[in-house]
Amino acid sequence: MSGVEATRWLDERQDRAWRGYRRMRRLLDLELARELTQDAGLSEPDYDVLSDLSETPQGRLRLSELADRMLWSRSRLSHHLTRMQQRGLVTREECPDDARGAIVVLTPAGRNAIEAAAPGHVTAVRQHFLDLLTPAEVEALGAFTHRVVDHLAQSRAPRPRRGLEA
Amino acid sequence: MSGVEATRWLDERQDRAWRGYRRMRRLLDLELARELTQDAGLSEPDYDVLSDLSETPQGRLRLSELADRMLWSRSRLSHHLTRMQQRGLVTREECPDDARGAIVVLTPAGRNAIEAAAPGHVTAVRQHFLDLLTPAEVEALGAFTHRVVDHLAQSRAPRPRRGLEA
DNA sequence: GCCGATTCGATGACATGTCAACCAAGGCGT
DNA sequence: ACGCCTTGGTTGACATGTCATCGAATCGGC
Repeated sequence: MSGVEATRWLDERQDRAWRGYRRMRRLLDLELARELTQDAGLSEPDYDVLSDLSETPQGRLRLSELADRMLWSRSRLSHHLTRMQQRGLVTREECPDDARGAIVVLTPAGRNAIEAAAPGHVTAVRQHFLDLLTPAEVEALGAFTHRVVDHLAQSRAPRPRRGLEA
Repeated sequence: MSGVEATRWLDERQDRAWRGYRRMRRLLDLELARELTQDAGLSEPDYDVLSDLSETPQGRLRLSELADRMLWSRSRLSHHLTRMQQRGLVTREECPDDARGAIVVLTPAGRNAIEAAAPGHVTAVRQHFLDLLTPAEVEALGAFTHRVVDHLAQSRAPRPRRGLEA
């Protein structure tokens, strides 16, 4: 690591892309969250939890498995589940295989909530985002986001030792 | 949600793009935040505040002006500035034109912090994101993000004041 | 089997963000 | 000048996320 090399700043095109990305991120988040809470009484994290759960055949997942899929810390998930449990959206069950484990289970109310919320949410995602892109842009978005994800996963995952949680 | 129309779900390409977008978002955030705090002792919000301030000629901005640029609520900015002020990164001054107003001023320490942090941060943004995209993809990203931002800004801005719209 | 190291999940303390209420000051019609 | 409404910013209560730590259970080498 020689420390003196001149920083390569962003050129005009990159700067435009980076600023646009962050601004879109923020505005899109605000709008999607606003519509979700208003129409369905769910926050985005709520929606994501329910969505991931409902995609499994039984509506049940090991807590750690769910945390990994969502890229959440176990701690965050545990706290959030406690709140969702108090609202009756999910419950916890003991894990038969592993007495340490816990299983998150979608309640009927939780299933109702996600099924009621999903159509509006998908519509909003289209309306405010995907439908504004050309098919080629959607294709490109899918391509480069996955490329970036793979790259980031590689610099994180191959360390069985420490450094998964930062 | 109007009547009974069938929801248009995402097709395979859109689903891939949407999932990729959200996953990239999350991983990129984690990594950039991790490097920022480790190398420069700043959070992303810290960096953004300092960055916006340092882009003004005097390193000073009206609080409401800064909040608008960052798409933050005044409340959030006020809280965050209080914390940054305690760390000596910014100060507040009274506004001469408008006795209600407050001006945020970058301190020398704050200027130091952003100048020390910027090269590493920009390098990280390149390394984990922009440099993984082709020039055409960067161009497309700039294009569609700004399109989406404009669209969202339009559905937000028309805040009916006094309900007297023509 | 035993013991140390690791994993799972929960928890408490703390940092951060949101929301509504508030005060002080400006804008404006009369 | 007088109200009345709006605006700028702060504040406190509360929701959410992070971090360090803990106890219990599992794993693995011996």
